[in-house]
Amino acid sequence: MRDGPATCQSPSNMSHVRVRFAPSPTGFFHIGSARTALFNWLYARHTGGVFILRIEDTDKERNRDQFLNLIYDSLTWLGLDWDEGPKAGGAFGPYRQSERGEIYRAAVQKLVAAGRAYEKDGAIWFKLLGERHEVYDEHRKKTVTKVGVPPVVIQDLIRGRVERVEDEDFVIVRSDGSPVFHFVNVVDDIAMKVTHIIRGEDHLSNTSKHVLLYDGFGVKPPAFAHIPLILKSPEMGQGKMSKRDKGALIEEYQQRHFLPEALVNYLSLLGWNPGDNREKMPIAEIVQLFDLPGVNQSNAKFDGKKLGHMNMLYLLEQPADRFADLAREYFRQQPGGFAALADEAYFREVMLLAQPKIKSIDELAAYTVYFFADDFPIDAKVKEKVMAKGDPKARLDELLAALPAADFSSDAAIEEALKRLATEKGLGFGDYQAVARLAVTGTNAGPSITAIFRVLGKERVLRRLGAFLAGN
RNA sequence: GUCCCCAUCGUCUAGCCCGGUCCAGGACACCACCCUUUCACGGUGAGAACCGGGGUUCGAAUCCCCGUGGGGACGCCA
Repeated sequence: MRDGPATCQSPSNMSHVRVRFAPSPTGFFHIGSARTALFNWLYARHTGGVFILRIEDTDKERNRDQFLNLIYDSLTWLGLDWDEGPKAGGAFGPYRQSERGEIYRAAVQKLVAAGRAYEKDGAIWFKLLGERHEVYDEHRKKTVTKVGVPPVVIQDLIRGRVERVEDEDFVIVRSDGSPVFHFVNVVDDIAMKVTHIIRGEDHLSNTSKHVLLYDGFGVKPPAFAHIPLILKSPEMGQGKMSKRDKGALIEEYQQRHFLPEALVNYLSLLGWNPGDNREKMPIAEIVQLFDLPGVNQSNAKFDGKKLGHMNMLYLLEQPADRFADLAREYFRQQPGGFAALADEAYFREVMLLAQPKIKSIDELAAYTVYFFADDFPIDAKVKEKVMAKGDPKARLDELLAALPAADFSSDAAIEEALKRLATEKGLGFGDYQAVARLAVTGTNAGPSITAIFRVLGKERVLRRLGAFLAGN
């Protein structure tokens, strides 16, 4: 205490963890990429380290600006802010590999000078050290040169010790002069002082090449943490989830107006858990508890239903103002959605009724049609069922006779009026509720009938009851 | 085909490292009931798993081996 606040943040306390997320803009941004980005971000935030975004755009053929923007948009939407990278700057830039040509050329020269790289067929190859012999590869249907080398040992933070034999020279610069992934990846991780490489398990087999390259540069490799993959759900089929699978794209959830915090929470639980039974957790708490040794080793299947449930949990607890904001944005993009937004006060009333009932924002239009249009659809099945029970037309008549004198100023007043009517006729509330709901909303699902009456207003309710009776 | 990783309810997982407290806990989904003015929410309950075989041990979901299954990698893609 007597040291004062100035010494609280001593340099020895400061983390020097540097992690990076290194996507390539060659396709849509999907769940798997998002989860890898998330785990890197979580680790950076947990340790007080630095989260770097690096764009691996060395594949000129397949790069698209559209995909690049999608990376920025998706990360931003998810709340995964990067400390260094495009748009953020940093001391180790540029952060797009397409702009780092000089750095790679120098790195190649270094390896060539050290006798660890050579040219063949116009490409530059990384040279393994050891005895060479030719062998025919059945799988690849060609003769390859094997090098007698000891296995590469990888110390993985999640998987422990992994051994793998890497026994062939491999290309680091293509014959067109462009450097390949393995090479630029390692060069950049060295240049950007990356301390922990957190990536999908599909890269585990590549890691032996990477370790060899670090060795070639005379640099000690960083810590590796290969996280489990996200597989297709049983309905989607077999194998790891790909961008082509339904529900695999971050963009989809953004368009469906899912809450990003719900998606992030769900994703954090794929391969990690807080150690107790909690699932819905604020991001700050996840940051606090997340650590690499806590990550699972086995792949997880994506479950859209559970994501939906998480989304509902978050939706339920949103303040009315934020819910209205989200809903407004949604209706603006909805065909004909302007009708819902015509009267702000009325819109807010309807949203108050809808919020506790829906599971996701994109159900809103269908759930609230009858509040905003008189030509709402009538559910044929529900109609058949309701009209077959008791004497619904008589109930409608009675409603039409009793309601004009009723007080519509509050749910309680409407409830009282309806109950009085029911008692008078020796019937139950339910005898009126079902048919009234059908006539006024066209369905059997929704908020309480009293709330619907109140928000719709007496005039509109009477008009719909009358019209329904006349038409049936 | 070769190499690497993995293996608890249909799914996500706790437990496994440091064997007994586990006839295996939670969540999603499913079913039943309750709440109720419909539909949701919520509540209660049911069904549902230690992949198989060997070992080690007094004792194994937990440790070891083999098999099987799942996943991944074997590109001048990333």
